[in-house]
Amino acid sequence: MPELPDVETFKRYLDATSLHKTIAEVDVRSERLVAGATPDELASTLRGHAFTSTRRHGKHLFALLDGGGALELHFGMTGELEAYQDSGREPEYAQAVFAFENGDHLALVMPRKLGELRLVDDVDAFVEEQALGPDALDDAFDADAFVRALSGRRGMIKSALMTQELLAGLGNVYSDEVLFQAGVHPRTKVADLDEAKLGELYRTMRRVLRVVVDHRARPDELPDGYLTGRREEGAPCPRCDGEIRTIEVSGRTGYYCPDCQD
DNA sequence: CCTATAGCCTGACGGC
DNA sequence: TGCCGTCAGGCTATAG
Repeated sequence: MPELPDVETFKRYLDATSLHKTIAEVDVRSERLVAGATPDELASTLRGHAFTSTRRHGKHLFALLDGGGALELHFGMTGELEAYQDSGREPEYAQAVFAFENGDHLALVMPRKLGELRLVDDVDAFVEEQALGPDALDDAFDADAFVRALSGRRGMIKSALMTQELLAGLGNVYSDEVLFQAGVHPRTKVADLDEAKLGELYRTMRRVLRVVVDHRARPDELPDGYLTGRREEGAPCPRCDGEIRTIEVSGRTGYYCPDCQD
């Protein structure tokens, strides 16, 4: 789930539920979730402080702290946020719980422990260290920058779109959606797409990401004609009479319509 | 430079 | 019902 539109939704959720509340305690249930520190160190650093604002870069969310620095959250394949008040209402699979002094809680819910929490001094430095490409929805990431990011690539377009070092934010699901909306086959070689086609792909990508964010990344609520809610072998194509098929690309199972995408 | 593979971790689902 | 294999929306390391 957690690709750019999902993480953007989490960001807005955190903004709406958990800013400017003093952190009383942080309970991390899995040591492996915390990068670069122990759960105790994480807790003692956060205790007594508050999240003041958030940033997002690709699939990474940053909760900025009063006094500087930030908590980086990465959601792996299954992570999400859930706020609640009564501690008896803690959701199942909560791997980290932030308890605020006012009695509110924010849980990082993650059935599979493939995410990450990390204290960072500086968000921009983190993005650089991780060698993340520009955020796919960043204002400064224009069509020229998109073409530049993909130029020289010898592999398949779906692989390139999912490579976070080139551009940050797309994963398996939304790379499929973008390619479906653009009518481009997932295994198309990047080198076979001319600049005009790449420009078209860029505009499609931006539109898809904005639309999905506007719908809070809920597959069932996306407009007619979207593939994301129909990720099932043999499902009817939302745009033609054909059927959705799966295809293996870079070790991931992609969904596409053989009739609409070539 | 790029792809394939395995591994991390654990729940859901289908088949027998 | 129970057991087992397979798969799952991320990412990394390794080998070719």
